[in-house]
Amino acid sequence: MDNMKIAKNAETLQEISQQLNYYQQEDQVLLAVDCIIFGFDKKDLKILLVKRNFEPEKGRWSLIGGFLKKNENLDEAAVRILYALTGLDDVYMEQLQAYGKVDRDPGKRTVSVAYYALIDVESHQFDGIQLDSARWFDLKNAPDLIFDHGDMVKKAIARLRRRALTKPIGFELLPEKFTMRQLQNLYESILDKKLDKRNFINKINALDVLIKLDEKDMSQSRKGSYLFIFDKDKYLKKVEEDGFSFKI
Amino acid sequence: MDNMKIAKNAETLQEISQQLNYYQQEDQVLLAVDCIIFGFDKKDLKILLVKRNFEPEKGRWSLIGGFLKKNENLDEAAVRILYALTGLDDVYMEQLQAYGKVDRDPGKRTVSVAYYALIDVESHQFDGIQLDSARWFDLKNAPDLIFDHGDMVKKAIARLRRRALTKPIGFELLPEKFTMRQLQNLYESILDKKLDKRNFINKINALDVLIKLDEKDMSQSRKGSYLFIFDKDKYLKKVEEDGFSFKI
DNA sequence: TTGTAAAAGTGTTATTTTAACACTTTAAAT
DNA sequence: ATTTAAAGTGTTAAAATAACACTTTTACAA
Repeated sequence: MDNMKIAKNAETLQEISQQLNYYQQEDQVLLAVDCIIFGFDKKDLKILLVKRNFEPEKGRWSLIGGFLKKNENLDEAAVRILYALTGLDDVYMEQLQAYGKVDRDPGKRTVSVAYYALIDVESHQFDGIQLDSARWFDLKNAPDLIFDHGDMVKKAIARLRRRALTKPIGFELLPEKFTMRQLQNLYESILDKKLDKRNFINKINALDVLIKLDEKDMSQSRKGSYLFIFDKDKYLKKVEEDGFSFKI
Repeated sequence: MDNMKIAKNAETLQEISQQLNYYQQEDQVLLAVDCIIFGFDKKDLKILLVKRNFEPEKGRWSLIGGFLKKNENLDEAAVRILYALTGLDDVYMEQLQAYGKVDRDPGKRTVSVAYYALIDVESHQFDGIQLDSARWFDLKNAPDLIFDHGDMVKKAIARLRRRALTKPIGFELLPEKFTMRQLQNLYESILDKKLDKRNFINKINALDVLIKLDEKDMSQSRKGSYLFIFDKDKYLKKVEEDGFSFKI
């Protein structure tokens, strides 16, 4: 199969041999994909980890991971790995970067590409996590992780922080309907700082991409608080037409 | 060698076999490293490209690339590849991300990790580029590139833009001694927009990380313009002590 | 020697953005 | 009817950013 492709493009025997040489002398490596899965649960930003059940580092906590298959795109591998654990597809995922220290995995030379995913813990209530060794941890007191997974998480948090300030990805972590307070809690968790309620609401309203429902959430107060939904179509139209940009 | 590592960590035969299975069933891939090399030459931001001399896509322009070796770190591979072409080490490099579409390289399944590098074209005046098929192009009218290299360049520009606004990496593209005008030209090239001279200088001066020399550059005007150098030590001290951050 | 040309150098003001701040409303529960 | 606890709501001060124009210098030409 590979040979056929080569033959089709190469024009002389010399070229064929040159091309074969060019690629075939090279080392191959295992390519892993590791996922930082963020979830939000009312108040706190959480991360989904698994307890490793094989050596090396058996018994320690790690990110969810897997290996790239020959015939799948890198992004597809990330989706597959996330799906295998959570049963969820259609999840926001974004690549962070590759990690390629020689000895990062003492088992075998492995380069890993890290992705992060954003999940609404509540509303997806995935029928239990597929792996019984998996657990949500508060970001604040997650355990030490194997290999360079700790670095990956740190990087993922930084990226999430930046993205959430400039793109409407926060909504991926919330139920479809949410209150302003929930949205603010989310941003406070992501940014790890308190925000001023009035300033926050003014900013959000100025963006003009939420729809206020008549419905209220009565769970947090007697008065109840209005529910909103993110108007994705409106957002996309604004971006296209006005060169509008989402900034918190 | 790999087997020895396994045996040392695994405690039972079952574990050994589990671990062998775990890693060995997996596909391996070629791992390429491609470098977006930015240079700055008085007025214009440039990019270093090579004409490919083997199939597939022989004769078309591409980024400088190479393959990861089994016993080197990913970052080391990037440095090696840059050095092989330019003879330069000690160059600012930063990883962008991995590119892993199945068919991105029709020759063989290859995942590529893109890095960008910043070079002062003038002062390093590398004794001719090592590969005679290499050439600097104005960023504005660079040719179409093979595979997904165009995407990589686009991403690199975006990253450079963001970094240059928040970290003192612009100086990597300038000679050690530079004029305010050169610095402004650089930022105008990176950001692709005109800046106000007075506002720019005020901002830079407010950062207070440049040393003004007595020396003048007489090449651009009769009056001459003062040369500056970036005071890296002062910058680092400020970051550490004041939590100062570089913002243009 | 005088005038000219072309870039270098230099602060102030208006505008916009961001941050600080406190009281009223609502409705369930007692 | 009263209490309680969260929801809801605008204005002002401060800071950051953007707009703006004239003077200085010196090599070179007339």
